Amino acid sequence: MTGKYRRSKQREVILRLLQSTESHPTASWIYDKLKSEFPHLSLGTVYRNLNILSEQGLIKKIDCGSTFDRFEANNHPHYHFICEQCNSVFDLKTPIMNNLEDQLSGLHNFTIHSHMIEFFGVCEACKKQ
Amino acid sequence: MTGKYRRSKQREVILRLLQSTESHPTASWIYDKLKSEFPHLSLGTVYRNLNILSEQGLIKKIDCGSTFDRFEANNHPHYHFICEQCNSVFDLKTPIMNNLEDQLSGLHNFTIHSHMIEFFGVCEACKKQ
DNA sequence: GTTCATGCAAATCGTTTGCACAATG
DNA sequence: CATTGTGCAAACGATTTGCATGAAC
Repeated sequence: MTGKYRRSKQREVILRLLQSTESHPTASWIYDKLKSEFPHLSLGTVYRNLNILSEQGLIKKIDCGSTFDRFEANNHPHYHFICEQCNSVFDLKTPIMNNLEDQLSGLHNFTIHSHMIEFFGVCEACKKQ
Repeated sequence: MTGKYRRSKQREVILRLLQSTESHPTASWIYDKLKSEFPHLSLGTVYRNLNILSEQGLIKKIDCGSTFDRFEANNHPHYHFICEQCNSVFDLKTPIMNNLEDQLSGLHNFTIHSHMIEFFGVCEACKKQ
């Protein structure tokens, strides 16, 4: 695909799975989902491929305060909302605020490459309980 | 201090150490720093106390994309800048934007409690190399 | 004197890695 | 056929935990 790597059935399926979901899966969720299709799949392979896909820029690792990583294939820049009760992660539609970075550049002597915003609270489903 | 917990020399010293630094220490950095004063200190004790202090709201656990947690005793709400080269964490002076949360409430059906912003780039010291 | 905190070591959990074999180009 | 990806199991690093002893109240 991007050269350097050979194609592998497993990597393709992992990517397709990530592209087909709005949830922000963990490695072991992916592993469980693919167990039926690849009975001999190993978690190591899932992690290896998630890292390769990340490196290729096809997916992103999102680090949401938990002990484990989550992954997404949504390439549009966006912010996240994390439900404090069910720990679900949602993509937000709020526009990206690039002006934040310019604003900061004036205040400090940093070179800023990117920024990340995460909102925390209770999601709609959890509120209804 | 807040009741429920007894006072312990170790916990007090860990808190004072965190309050006296602008760096955002890891558990093992704290452990190393206190080794001379408490030759028998154990990492388990450091972790236990960091969790208690966190629960008491005296310090905050900050999860900066690394594999390990960092801690800070800075109680003023603030955002972070993380240097991609040396991994240092800096507290920012930019004002907190509470309007972001109101703005979002209009767009989604979430109840928002808080938000976090992290900026990534290169710090002043690393630029000079 | 009862209860909580400590030190120590073992356990846990998510992730990575070494190796022999299978799949890719 | 040369090389990369796989499955498996062992290794890893950060954090947590069980237990017997020591400190706090």
